[in-house]
Amino acid sequence: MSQSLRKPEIIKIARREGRVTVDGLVDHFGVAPQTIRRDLTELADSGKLERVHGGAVLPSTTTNIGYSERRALNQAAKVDIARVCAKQIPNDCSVFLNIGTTTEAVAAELLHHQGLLVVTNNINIAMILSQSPSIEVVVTGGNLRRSDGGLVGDLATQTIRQFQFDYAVISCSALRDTGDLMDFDIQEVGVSKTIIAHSEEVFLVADGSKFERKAPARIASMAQVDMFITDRPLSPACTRFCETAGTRVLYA
Amino acid sequence: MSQSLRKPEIIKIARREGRVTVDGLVDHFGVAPQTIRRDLTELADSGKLERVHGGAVLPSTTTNIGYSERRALNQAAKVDIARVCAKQIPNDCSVFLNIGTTTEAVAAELLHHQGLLVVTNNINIAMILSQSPSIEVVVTGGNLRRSDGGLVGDLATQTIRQFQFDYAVISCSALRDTGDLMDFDIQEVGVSKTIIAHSEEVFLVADGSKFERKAPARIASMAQVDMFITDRPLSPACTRFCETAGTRVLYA
DNA sequence: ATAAAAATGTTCGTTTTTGCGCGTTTTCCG
DNA sequence: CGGAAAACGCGCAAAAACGAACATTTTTAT
Repeated sequence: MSQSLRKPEIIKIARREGRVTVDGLVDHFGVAPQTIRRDLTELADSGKLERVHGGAVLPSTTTNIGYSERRALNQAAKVDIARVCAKQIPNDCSVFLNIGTTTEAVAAELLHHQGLLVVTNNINIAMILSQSPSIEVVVTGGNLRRSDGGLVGDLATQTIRQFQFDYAVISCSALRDTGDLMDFDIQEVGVSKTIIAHSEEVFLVADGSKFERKAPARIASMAQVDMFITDRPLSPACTRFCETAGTRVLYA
Repeated sequence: MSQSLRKPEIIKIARREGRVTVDGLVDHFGVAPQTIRRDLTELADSGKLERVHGGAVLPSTTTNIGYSERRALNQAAKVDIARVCAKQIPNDCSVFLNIGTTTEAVAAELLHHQGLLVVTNNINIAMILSQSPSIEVVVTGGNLRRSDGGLVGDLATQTIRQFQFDYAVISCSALRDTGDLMDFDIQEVGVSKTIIAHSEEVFLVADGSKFERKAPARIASMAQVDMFITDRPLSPACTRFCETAGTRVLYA
C-alpha cells in the first residue's frame, strides 16, 4: 500500500478527537479535499479508520458512547494542558499516569519521548503508548471499570506500592477552592493516594471546568501536588493556597 | 557535517516529531535533497525508519500490522474452536484467559455469558470483554508486550497467585507429539505455569498448525490439561498420550 | 604529498502523488 | 416526498518526488 506523511498524523488526530472531518483535515494540511478523501479511503481499506460521510471515525465500536462523548468534551483545552505537561517530563525517567481523559492526552504527547518507563492503571493509556517502541509500558492489575478503562481496587494499589516514580501525572473529578482534590469513586481515591505516596514529583492536570464540579471523596490536598497544570486562571483563594503550599501553577 | 553525524540526528528528529520531510532536512542540514534521500533510504533499509513519499516516518505501525495479519491467520478455525470452548464454560464462575489469538476468540464467544469473573493478562481481551455489562473483568499487572498486547513478567504471576480459578483457557506457541506445550517467550512460560497451578480445570485451545511449529520453552505437559480443543485430528502418538493422561480431546 | 575511497552534488528520465472537472450518490431540510 | 447542497469517486494532466548515473568534493591511508 502506498504511504503518505499525512496518514500517521490523521490516525493520531482520530485517536485524539475520536473522529476526523475532510474539511478539518483540508485546513490542517493545506491540501485539496480529494487528496484527503483518498487518504481516508485507503486508511479505511486497511482497517485503521471507518469511513463516514464528511470524514472518518475510529473503528472501535468497543468504546462506549458516554466515554467518547466525555472525551470529546473540552478536548482542545486538554490537549494544550497535556502538551505543557509533557514538556515538563524529561527523557529516561519513570512516570505514572492515572485514570482520566486529560492524562490520556498526556500519554499521546509523551509518545515521542525516549527511554521512559510508564506505569499506568488506565488501559486506554496502555493502548496509546504501545505504539511507541521506545517506551516501556507497565500496566497495574485491577478491576476493569467499564466506564473509562480504569483499573482500580486493591490489585492496583498493590502494584503501585512496588514502585517509586520520578513523576506522577494525576487527574481528579473535581477541585475545590480550598485546594482539595476530589473524586467520584472511593476505589480510585485509594489508588491516587498510593500514587502520591510513591512519587518524587506529582503533577496535577485538570481543566478549569473541574472547579465547577462536585465530587464526594477527597483524594488529597493541593499541598501534596508539586505542579498544577490547567487552562484558566485560578480563583484568588486558590491562587493564595497554592502560593502558601508551594505548588507551582502552569497555564496552557 | 559528515554523514556519520547526520543519521543519528535524523532519527532524533524523527523520534521527536514523529516524521521527517526531505525538504525539512535539506533546510536543517544545508545539503542536497539527493543526499537526504540516500540517508533516508539507508535508514529505512536498516529498519530505523519507514520511507514514505516526501520523507519518512517512525516504523511504529509495523508491529501492529504483524499482529493484525497474524490475527487473521486461520481465523475461521480459531472461531470454531472458541465456540466449542465457550460451550464448556458455565455461567457464574471464574475464568482465566491468557495470551493468544485463539483465547481472544474465546473471549468474544463468552460475551453472552452471565455472572462471569474473567481474569486476563491480555489487554485485547480486556477491551473485548469490557463490552459486556454482565462480566466482571480483572486485568493482571505486568509489562506490556507490544507484539500482542500481553502482560508478562513477575507482576502478572504475582496477581495470578492471588486467585483460584474454576477454569483456565490457555494457549501456546507450539505443540509437540510428545504432549508438551511449548512457547517462544520464557516470561510467558512463567505466567502459564502459574495459571495451571491455580486452576481447577485447564482448557487448552490450539489449532492444528501448532503441531507444525517449533518453540524453545516448555510450559507444561498435556497431562496437566483437562480438555484440549482443536480443529484437526491428532497424530496417533499424541492421541495415545492424551488417553493415558486422561485428557479429553474435543474437535471443533 | 598524493592517490584511492567515500561522500556529496548535479542532471535527467521515470514514477508517484496531487489537483481539477464532472457526473453520481448521499444527506439535509422544507 | 422531493429538490438543493454537500460529499463522493473517477479519469486525466500537471507537479512533485524519486532513483540512477556521473561529475565533483572531501576524507583517509600510505
